[in-house]
Amino acid sequence: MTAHNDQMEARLAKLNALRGQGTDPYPARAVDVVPIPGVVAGGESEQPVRVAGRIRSRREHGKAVFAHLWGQEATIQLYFRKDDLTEAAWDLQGALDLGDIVCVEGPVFRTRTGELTIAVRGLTILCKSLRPLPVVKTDSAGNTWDALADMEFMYRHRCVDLIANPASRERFLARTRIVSALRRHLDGLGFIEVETPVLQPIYGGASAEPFTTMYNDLDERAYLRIATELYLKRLLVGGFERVYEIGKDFRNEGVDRTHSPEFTQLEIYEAWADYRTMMTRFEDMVSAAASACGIGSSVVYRGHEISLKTPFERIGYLDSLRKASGEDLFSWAPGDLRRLCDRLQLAPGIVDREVLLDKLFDHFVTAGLDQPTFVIDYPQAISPLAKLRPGSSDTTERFEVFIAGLEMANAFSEQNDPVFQRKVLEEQAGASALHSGTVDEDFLFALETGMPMAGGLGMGVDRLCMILCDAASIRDVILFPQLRRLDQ
RNA sequence: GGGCCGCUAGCUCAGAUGGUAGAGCAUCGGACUUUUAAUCCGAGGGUCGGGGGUUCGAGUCCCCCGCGGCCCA
Repeated sequence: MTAHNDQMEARLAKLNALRGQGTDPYPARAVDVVPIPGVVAGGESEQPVRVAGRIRSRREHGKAVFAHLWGQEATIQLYFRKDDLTEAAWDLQGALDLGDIVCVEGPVFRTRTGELTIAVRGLTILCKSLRPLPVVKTDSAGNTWDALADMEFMYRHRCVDLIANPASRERFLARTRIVSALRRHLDGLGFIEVETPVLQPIYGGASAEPFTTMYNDLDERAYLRIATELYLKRLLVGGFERVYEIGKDFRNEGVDRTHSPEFTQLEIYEAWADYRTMMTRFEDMVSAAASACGIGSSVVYRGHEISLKTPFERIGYLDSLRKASGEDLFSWAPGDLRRLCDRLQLAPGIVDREVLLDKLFDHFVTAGLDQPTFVIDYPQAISPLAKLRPGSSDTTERFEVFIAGLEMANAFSEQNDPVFQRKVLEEQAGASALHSGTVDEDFLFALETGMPMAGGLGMGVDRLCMILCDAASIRDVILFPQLRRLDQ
């Protein structure tokens, strides 16, 4: 390989020198090491310990050298003393670069300044690092210097971000805790976790533009799923009464602070339940996820304190729209709605009354929903898979829940009337480019077989992580966010 | 899609009014056997995001493009 700069050149030269001396810079055999946190907890020890990790700092003092070794989520200081090492080990030590991965062995003592330190007697290189790492320095008062600040670099080289930014590392560990907590919570309620197809011949379960791909062997077009809904409901028919799936959905739409084309959604379906059950499920899942992050009854998100005390507030879709807009928009003619949207520069090109109303709803109501709020009873026209409210012909048992202005979840009492569902899906297939234009006959087959009454809920896992981790952008809670490629 | 901001050494950043690039850390060489933002002496390192233009001369001014951020849609 070719060096891109003087630092890589120096490292390559050291790598070649190691090989020249017969030292393998990338050995294969496992090393028998103990975790660094245990060493730190164990204190001073005459008995030598053996640990492995990455060299993060180095201070040369002539015939003594100090370094910090980072591994297993902890750091310990190393002390290399010429008199304590073989000539070969001392030379190897001298050729170490920041970022190299090594195994060291020696007794544990405290330095004059009280820092627990391994007095290195044996040293093995486990992996030579060829790229210079950002060198972040921190003093005893906690001030840091030269912290990696280039967002693009962090997104494109997450491995370096995770090494250099403890905050980033913490955020992703928190995400893992959140997802685990959601699983644990649902498992505890007797839900079973399942997996449904990512590649689908007909996409459905939401209104969104899909990614399209090709199944070569079948010579058929395929779509990446936009939701798991229609498959999970088949499982309700099949007799699994509490099911959930955590997985990636794909929507071929705009990318912004709160939208990623590839995002993680949790969907749960529960027989014998309805949308009110789902409100409780949602509240409890948020509480479980929060407490897994050490968060109690409130969290600060972007400077706003958000109360997580349950029950969350509930407001009616139509009422809140009326209140926020000061108009009874629901009685307006489509043309008037279109003109209002023009004035507000909203939803260009759209003429469909219900979609316009929904855009106006986003504009007038959603943005203001700072505290967790269930918006309930959505119009049937924008809720094709939800059940009508008893006694209503045009509103459904559906809610969306918002926190800090972000849509966090969408849920309903699931439509299980196969005749009604067929009618709605057929109308929709004919009317909108956002739907596949094909009715999912196998889904209707399932409904015709008979699906128990059920509540269902879809939750944006990335967004929940944003709130609980105080992340400004969805990219900050996705390890490898989608970015434009740089070459070509 | 629109507006604003950013892109200079491996990292973090300076570079008024145009005069062929600087600092700290990192790197390389030297000194130093309990340091910790180690210290001290010395050195190297840049297609200033890319391409055009204006100019005797462009990191700097103008235009186009790329990538990213923030805000709006």
